[in-house]
Amino acid sequence: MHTMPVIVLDFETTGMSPDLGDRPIEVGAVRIEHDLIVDRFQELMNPGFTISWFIESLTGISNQLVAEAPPCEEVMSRFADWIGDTPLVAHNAGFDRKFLDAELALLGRSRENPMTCSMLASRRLFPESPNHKLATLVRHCGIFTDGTFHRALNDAEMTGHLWIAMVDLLRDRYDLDAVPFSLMQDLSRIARAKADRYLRTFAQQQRRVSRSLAQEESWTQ
DNA sequence: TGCCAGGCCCTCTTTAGGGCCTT
Repeated sequence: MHTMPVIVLDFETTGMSPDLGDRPIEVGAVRIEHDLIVDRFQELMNPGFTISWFIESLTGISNQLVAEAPPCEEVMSRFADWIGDTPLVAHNAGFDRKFLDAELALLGRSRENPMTCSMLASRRLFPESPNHKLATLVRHCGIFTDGTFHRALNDAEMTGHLWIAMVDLLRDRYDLDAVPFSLMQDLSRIARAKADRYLRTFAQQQRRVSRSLAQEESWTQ
């Protein structure tokens, strides 16, 4: 079985939008290969201004901590090198994508990586979950947690396990050989009501392709 | 001074509104 590597990332930030001047204060990420977390990235960074009391208490990241950290540019440059062109995942990816792209733009770089959203996928795959907040899904899926939320590496790690659980579920439910990243992207985009039919059609096509490959192989032997 | 996100997605929809998610 061959599964494309993905990087699951999470930012803690000074607020909701880089358009309002907000910047990241921590990035955490895990690299997943073959359903396993094989590498991790975590760094605090200094946004260059005072962070609010609300963010300090939400994340536990204090002004003193970020004052001792390297500036955003330095950390984001290392992070951009680390992710390379690996496909990216985040929970409510629109949020993290805005910050990633804004910081890359400040470095004169741009994102080539495809990126998709674990929250949108989870709405299709776990419609029975009470809601689709990360903490609720972690409980819903029985994912191990030490109870720490709103720290970048913890959240990335839990989102990583959620991603693995969703890929597993798709493989089991639809009897798939492999779950390509593009399938997860499609799943996040199509209407929830059409998801099941789409996945069944995909699985049929995948079986047809693997049958004809097996047939070709038997002819060439 | 006061205000400021934004994309998804459902529905009592599409000439719109409001809840969900992320910090």
